[in-house]
Amino acid sequence: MTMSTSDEPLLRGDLFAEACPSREVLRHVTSRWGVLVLVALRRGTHRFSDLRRVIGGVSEKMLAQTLQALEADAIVLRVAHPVVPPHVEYSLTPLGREVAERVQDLADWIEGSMPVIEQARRKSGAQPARLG
Amino acid sequence: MTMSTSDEPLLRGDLFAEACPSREVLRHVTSRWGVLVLVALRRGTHRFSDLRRVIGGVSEKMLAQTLQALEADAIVLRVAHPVVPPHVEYSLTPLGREVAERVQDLADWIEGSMPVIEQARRKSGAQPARLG
DNA sequence: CGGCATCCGCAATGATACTG
DNA sequence: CAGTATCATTGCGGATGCCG
Repeated sequence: MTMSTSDEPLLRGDLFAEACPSREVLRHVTSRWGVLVLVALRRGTHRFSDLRRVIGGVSEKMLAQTLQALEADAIVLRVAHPVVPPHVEYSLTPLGREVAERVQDLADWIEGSMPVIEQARRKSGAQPARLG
Repeated sequence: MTMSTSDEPLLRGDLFAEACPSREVLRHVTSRWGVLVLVALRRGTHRFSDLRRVIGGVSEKMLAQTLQALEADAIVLRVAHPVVPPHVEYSLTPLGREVAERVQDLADWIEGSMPVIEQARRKSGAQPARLG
């Protein structure tokens, strides 16, 4: 314990900076629907409606917003076929595949640790706790 | 592309389930302050006020909430010394060290990829995009 | 010092309706 | 089908004040 003895601003990178661009991207990929979109797209290309069905519970608006954010981050690739009715396909970019892997890694680890976590909760009588 | 041909509920685990407990934990560790707490605590034990100073910009309330959530998840260990004035120390549990590592891995990857991401944005003329 | 209770503004999210 | 626009609601997150 007892970290550095100076009063430096602390921590590599500037993850701690309020308006840090990487924080933005982190928020996008770990957002409520961002995680699910990434995991879903790891399985391959999906159309808009496919994603809605697969994810379940996401509103049109939020899915569109999430996809746009990830597209702007060069994580999701959007390909619109100029036909009628519209046909749009979403997939992961090479960059996207890398993040998605890490996000799923985290998600998988948590899922795998849930038994331990829930056991710890029972032992301490702790509630699932607030915080969103 | 063209994923599975059946209409299975989709995806290993049930990350996609609405009331999935692992989603809860995922939200905790990737929350605005959760990420920062984990990264900070990787450096060692901190007192409440230390964390506030190190993280910067976090309110008392949110830091307390975040710590409680992570404590309930058995990710953060809280040790209160019965002295006056109060002296409370926060650290990562073994479980916590594992998640923290993965979270930081993700954060580091994003930071490292920011040049590519920002370049992609300029090429496509995309804005940093909304979504929080 | 390390909290908890309360109040409140605003952004995020959701439901619905409409368009190309 | 794939969105956009609008409105209603929720709940995060900050500020303040009090307590052990």
